[in-house]
Amino acid sequence: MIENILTANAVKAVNQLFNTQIESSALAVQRTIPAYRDQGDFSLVVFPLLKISRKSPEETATMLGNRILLNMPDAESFGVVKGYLNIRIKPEYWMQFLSANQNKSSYGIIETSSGNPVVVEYSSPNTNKPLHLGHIRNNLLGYSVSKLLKASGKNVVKVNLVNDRGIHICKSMLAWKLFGNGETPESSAKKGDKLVGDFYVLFDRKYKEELSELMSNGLNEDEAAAKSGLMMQAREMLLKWEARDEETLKLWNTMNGWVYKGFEHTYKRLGVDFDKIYYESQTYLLGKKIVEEGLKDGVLFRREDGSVWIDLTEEGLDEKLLLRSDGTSVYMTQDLGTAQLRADDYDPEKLIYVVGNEQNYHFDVLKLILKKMGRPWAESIYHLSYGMVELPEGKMKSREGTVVDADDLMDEMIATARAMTEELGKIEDFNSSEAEALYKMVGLGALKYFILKVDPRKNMTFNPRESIDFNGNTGPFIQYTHARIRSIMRKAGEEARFTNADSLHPQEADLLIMLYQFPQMVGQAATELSPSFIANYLFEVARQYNQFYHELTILKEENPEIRSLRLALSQLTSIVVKNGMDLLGIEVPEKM
RNA sequence: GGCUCCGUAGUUCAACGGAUAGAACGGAAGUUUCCUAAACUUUAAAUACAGGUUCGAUUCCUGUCGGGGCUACCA
Repeated sequence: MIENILTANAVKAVNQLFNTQIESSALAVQRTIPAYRDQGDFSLVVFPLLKISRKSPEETATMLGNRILLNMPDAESFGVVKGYLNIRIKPEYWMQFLSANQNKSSYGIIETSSGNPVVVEYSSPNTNKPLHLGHIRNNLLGYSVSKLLKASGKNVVKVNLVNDRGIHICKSMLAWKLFGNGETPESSAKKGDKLVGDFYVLFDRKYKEELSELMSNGLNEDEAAAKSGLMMQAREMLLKWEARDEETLKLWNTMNGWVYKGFEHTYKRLGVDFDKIYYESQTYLLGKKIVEEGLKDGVLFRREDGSVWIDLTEEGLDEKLLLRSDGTSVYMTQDLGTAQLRADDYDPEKLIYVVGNEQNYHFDVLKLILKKMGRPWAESIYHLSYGMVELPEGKMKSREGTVVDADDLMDEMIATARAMTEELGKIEDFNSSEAEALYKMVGLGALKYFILKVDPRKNMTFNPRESIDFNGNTGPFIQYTHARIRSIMRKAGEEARFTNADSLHPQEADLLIMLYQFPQMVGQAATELSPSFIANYLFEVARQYNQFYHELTILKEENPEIRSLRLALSQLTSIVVKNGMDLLGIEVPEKM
């Protein structure tokens, strides 16, 4: 990599000139900002070196530049502005890179997949309601991060922990029993997860009715909640479930089965998948062993009422409950157990949890407990915490019915893509299945790109209309760029066969250097666990390409050398766009 | 209240402590209707506030203001 070579040479030059020993980390080579591109391709800030050189910034930079030119064959020239040393790399270097990679379809992707795995947990749905917009961000992030890690050479295991037990699913089951008429997904023509979700909502409604009736008889809210027959029945059902009551288990299996079928459909459409699915019903008891162990070691303590706690006040956190006084486990207990299970199953290099930022505290505590319990792998736990997704109309509230259902949203995006395309009459030569595939590609591409281009940690606003624009920083714009390049290549009727050219136009050099940096971008995005790097990078590439190139400038170019350079640049751009979008889980069309 | 994250053009997003804070959409003005869903040119427009550290701060620290989240014997 040229940046590394440059850094190494700069370090060497500093050490020779000023007779010291600095580390390469003391120097940072960065891409020269556009305003000074006429001076060079990469820049070095020399301000930090002034203490060593005891000379003016300009003088220091000039001395360094001269020395680097002497030592580094690929360096062509340099310019100095204030404390900045701008170094020009020989165009031959870039052209050689282009001719070597112009047809490499796997450019930027490593996929060695060796070593201890990185386990990425994402999605983790409850089985009492369908997936919504927030889950979409979770799934897209988890999937894309997994792809990024894989593309940077990691061995990745994607896991999903389904929360399939607990009081919430009992509520759906109870409502189905009490208020339903034996509906099934088939009889009601509803997706299974929707049907179960509807009964969950129905339970909540009936429960509220019951509460207000009790309260109108003079009880306060807490008393009413304690007297609620519905809630009592739901708890009973949970106890029956834990006692393996046959009838309860049967209904539970049936209704969860409906939900899984519904989820499968949503996942498939969204384009995400998993290597392993854990079910909480099979893991929820695991944490208790760890708690016993902790009690023995004295890390945990037991209160008079029998409940078990950990004291984290020294670490600046609270006391945290790990077992209820009746001996049943809580969320944290279960997570301790599943974390141990992951560690045992995979001996992972890193354990990544893709979970919303409302659980930051939970994961701080989880990590801390495991550390205190002497689990060396606790350090490898990483909570990839993402912000909420809001809509232009405001926040989603399940109580107010403003939750955006994942399936509905995908439908809407695809329908919009269809409407826009049909209105413009762009694809008359497509048969109907090709057209359908394109609508889906564009509609979902818009959705995915819009969500992934934002730094995961930040809250964001999803605007469906803006996302599907064919201009601007959008998925369709990048897809469109890819389709255009492919079209140009088809019309050219030849493979890219660039060997050499006399010169490189500055804008072509900019694009070429950008393409050169793609593998580094993948590495950085994988390290930072942030697909947004790739998304914003791809937009820059597409924008740069579109600004300079169009069909005329390529196909009507008469100088064969320049034509072949432009074809090769187009080809490599399309490869970068395709591979980059693939890392985001977005398909790109050959034509559109 | 305590803990925590966040605050950048009208809007949606960028910016390893580095040069004149970038784009996109929208706005204004203009040229054009030939590149796949119009393009191109010009233009106005932002770091919430006050300190501090630094050669240099949107970035790090402190405080103020504003917003989100957590603060359950729910998951």
